[in-house]
Amino acid sequence: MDLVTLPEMATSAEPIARRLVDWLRHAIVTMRIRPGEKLSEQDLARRFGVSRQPVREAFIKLAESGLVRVLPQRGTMVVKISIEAVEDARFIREAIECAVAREAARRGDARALADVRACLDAAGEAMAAGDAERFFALDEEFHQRLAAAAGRPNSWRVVEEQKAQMDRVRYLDMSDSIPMKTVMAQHLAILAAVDSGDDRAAETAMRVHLTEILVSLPKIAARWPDLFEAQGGDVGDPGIVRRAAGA
Amino acid sequence: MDLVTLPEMATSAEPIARRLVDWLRHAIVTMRIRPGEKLSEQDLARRFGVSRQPVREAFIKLAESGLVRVLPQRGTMVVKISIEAVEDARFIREAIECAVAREAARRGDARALADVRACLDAAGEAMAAGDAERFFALDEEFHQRLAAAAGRPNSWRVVEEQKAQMDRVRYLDMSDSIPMKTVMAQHLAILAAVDSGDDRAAETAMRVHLTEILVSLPKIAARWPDLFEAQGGDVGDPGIVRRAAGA
DNA sequence: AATTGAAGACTAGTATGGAAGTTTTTCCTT
DNA sequence: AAGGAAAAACTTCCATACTAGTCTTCAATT
Repeated sequence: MDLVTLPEMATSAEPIARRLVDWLRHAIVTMRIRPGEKLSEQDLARRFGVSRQPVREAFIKLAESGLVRVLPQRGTMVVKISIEAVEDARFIREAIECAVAREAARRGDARALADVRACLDAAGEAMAAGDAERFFALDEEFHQRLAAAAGRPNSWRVVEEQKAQMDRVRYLDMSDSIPMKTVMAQHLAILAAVDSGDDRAAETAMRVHLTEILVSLPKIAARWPDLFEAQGGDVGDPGIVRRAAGA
Repeated sequence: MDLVTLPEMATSAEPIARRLVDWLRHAIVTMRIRPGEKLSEQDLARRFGVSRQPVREAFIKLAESGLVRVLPQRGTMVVKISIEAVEDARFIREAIECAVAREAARRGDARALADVRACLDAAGEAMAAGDAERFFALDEEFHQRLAAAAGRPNSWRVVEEQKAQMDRVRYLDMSDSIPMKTVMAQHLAILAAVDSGDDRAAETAMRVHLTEILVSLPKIAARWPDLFEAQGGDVGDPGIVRRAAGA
């Protein structure tokens, strides 16, 4: 983090800790705070003009999501992107969302599917306007609404958490090429299969869509090596090496 | 909670908050603290001889897991068992674990599968000895080791969290009938399919296993209605009804 | 008797101070 | 100049005090 940054939390009645979580999560996912960067309760508390306690609680929540790592008495840092973690998140997401696609094809009612379609229409406009940020937000909404159409709105909460790991990679990819057209086509294919009630086709279309990241992941990791966890020698927790001294 | 209860946290070097989470989670899942019961930061802090802060942080983590609900300025309570929440958790768990079973069948190496089998052997002994608690612990370990054999050890973390919702139901079921034999047979079927490398059969066996709870769920909900969330009229958050007063 | 309202007892949220521990720096010794 | 020990500057963790909001209770009023 560079300068004094104040989030747009003016008249909100939400607890401070909650707002901090939202702000920090967004900053991390959009790479405004870089992977590996060190955070500090005191520092952030000063920055936002609050006490250390809400900042601490925000750290705890972000640690649960796997976005930061809190090392007692040592410090808190944004975890670097881990290829293994991204692949694991992708695996979990694929498992859940393929099941969602199946369910949506089986019992998605017309009303809910209309919501999904409306989402894709808006995404098409965003793509035409070149508004990548809005397109990405609508991408997320597409998946969320599809889960709702499948009668499993809560499953999105789990997917969302896994998605955070993948989003940073995606954000790096965005600056490189612009695969909006590809994403759009895949979304349309998923919806078409769901609309026709073909559950197997819907699952397959979703699987194809969620496999996409695997082709770009190694390229991106090679391009920004300092943002990624060192591969191969996964030393585990590099800070829990206890010294022999003590007794 | 009834009396003054001190957990077995004597010489541990773990942070207090973490130990509190483990103790509270176990107490909730085993129904020692009943669904709907009210918790209090101050009360628990006094009980354990610690300050409110670690208790508060434990509440935050449990709220993330969906085991308690924190209502600002109103209180914290153990969430009642929700049929919908259990079904959602089951859906997510099925999606992930079926994918795990497939992967395990495809690329599970002999070493990892031997671990799984050893787990089932131990479970067989526990069943013969009538040690239900140990059997349940080994049940959990079976699934965990299968995830490891599939090369997706981290996916177990997600399943574990969903499982918490289901475990309370299972705990009620245990006191009723003893379905250990059924569980054992299903576990053996899963392992057999995985061992033979038949990914589709492994997935199917896992799906059957994880569908089991659906037959007992309505019966259990009817038997202990006060432990379950009121069905049908899901009033949303019964405590966020804002009064009109204010301006 | 029923209703209303104010006071008191709760609740969680936040701020602040200090304790335990780690890492870095600095200065002394060799 | 190089190595090592002490000290200073961090870090998160925990305890305590206080604030703000909610709920209950009980008394006064209608």
